[in-house]
Amino acid sequence: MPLAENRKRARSDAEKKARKAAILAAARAMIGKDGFEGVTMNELARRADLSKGTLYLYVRSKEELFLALFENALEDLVVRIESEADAANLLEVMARAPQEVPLFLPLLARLMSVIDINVADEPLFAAKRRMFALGARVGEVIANLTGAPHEEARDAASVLMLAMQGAAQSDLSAQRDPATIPDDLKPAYAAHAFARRFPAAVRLILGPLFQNATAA
Amino acid sequence: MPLAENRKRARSDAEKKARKAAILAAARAMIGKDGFEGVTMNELARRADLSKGTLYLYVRSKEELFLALFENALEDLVVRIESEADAANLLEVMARAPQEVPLFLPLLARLMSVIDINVADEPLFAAKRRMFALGARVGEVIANLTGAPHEEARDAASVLMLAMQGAAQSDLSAQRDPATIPDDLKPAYAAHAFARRFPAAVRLILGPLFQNATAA
DNA sequence: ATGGATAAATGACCTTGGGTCGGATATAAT
DNA sequence: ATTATATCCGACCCAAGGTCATTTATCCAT
Repeated sequence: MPLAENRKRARSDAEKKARKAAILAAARAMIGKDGFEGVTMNELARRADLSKGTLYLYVRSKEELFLALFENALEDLVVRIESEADAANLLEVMARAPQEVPLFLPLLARLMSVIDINVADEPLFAAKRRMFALGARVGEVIANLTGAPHEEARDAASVLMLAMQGAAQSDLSAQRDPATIPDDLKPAYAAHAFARRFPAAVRLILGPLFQNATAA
Repeated sequence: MPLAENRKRARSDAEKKARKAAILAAARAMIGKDGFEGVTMNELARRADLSKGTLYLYVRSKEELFLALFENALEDLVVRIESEADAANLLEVMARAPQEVPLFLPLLARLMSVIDINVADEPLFAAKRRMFALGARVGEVIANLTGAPHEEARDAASVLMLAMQGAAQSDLSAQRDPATIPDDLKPAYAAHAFARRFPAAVRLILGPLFQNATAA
């Protein structure tokens, strides 16, 4: 429901924002229903009730669309971590939250290898600035809750991000329909799931920060 | 130089293997010259001196081609680690070797999100088996050189692989021409280089294994 | 040497899908 | 009402991955 009853065009900024939001919502719905590979700009325009030409008035490219979805998801994740984590449950929250924000992991896994080449410079740089800021906020949380020195906490946060990116990619293959996997590979595929691999990374990377805090 | 002087067709298995090797070599050359995005199957056929139809007799899809390149690179990496690493330089070798095997990092960064959807089942499963085996060999090296308990070493190796995948992705954006990066983002881009991020991960993840070995 | 039989090689062709553009028209301004 | 503006539309363009009927190099039996 992007526009009011009798209106056929978005002229005010508010209406335009609503259109863009409707497009993002339609994209999310398509991804949920047909998976990422099922998302085409033709079909997305149809689902969002606009023509392809109009779609491209609101989104400069397919990757820019996905980037917008990812930014939203990342923001959700950071807010969630900030609000849920405390000194007692930090490891558990860090391991769980990424899976619980819809689309965060599949977007993280797919996006980084394409945005730099398919997104125009200015929107890309703007997005990077926002994303770096969000990353820094996670670093803050880790530093505050572990009590570790800031530099050490920042290093650990950086390494944790690497592991998260890797785990997100790893998770992609684990999503395959088990019925199509040969028996001997089933355990290996299952072991690639984010939920199976990432918690160990969190423990290994963040665990030592707690001890070092008391030592220092 | 895939075939002998007066021969125009590959009939023996040896000749076919030579053709395939020539195709892979041409692909590597193209990647080196024009980057990954510059590789098209049309151009690759031209460079390898065959028609497109013939190219597809030797390679089932573009992704299968890249997968073959990646397997070669991964094998190189593992052999390199096995032969160079000792108890004294393990961390340094693990941090350095991935960058020194040509194409390993950019392939690792790009491949995982597409092979599961664009490679036929049988070649994919065969490749996964070989890749899992190679991964296990790295785990062995880590276990042997650190003296850590096997389970602990395997967990650490697994987490290190995640970080490596993440760092490979991270490195992609760092490859951007610095001249096109706004000043305020230059430090952030530079900090995403593999060489800047991965060594810390190696230290954090593998370092503790040495201490635990004496403790246990 | 000769004549099929086999299968490697070819390139025109197909399909898909991201992205564009000039004309049509809803909305706002006067 | 008239005009100006900018949204909207969808037919169109093009790149690129992948296919297939046909051609022909090579092999082998005679």
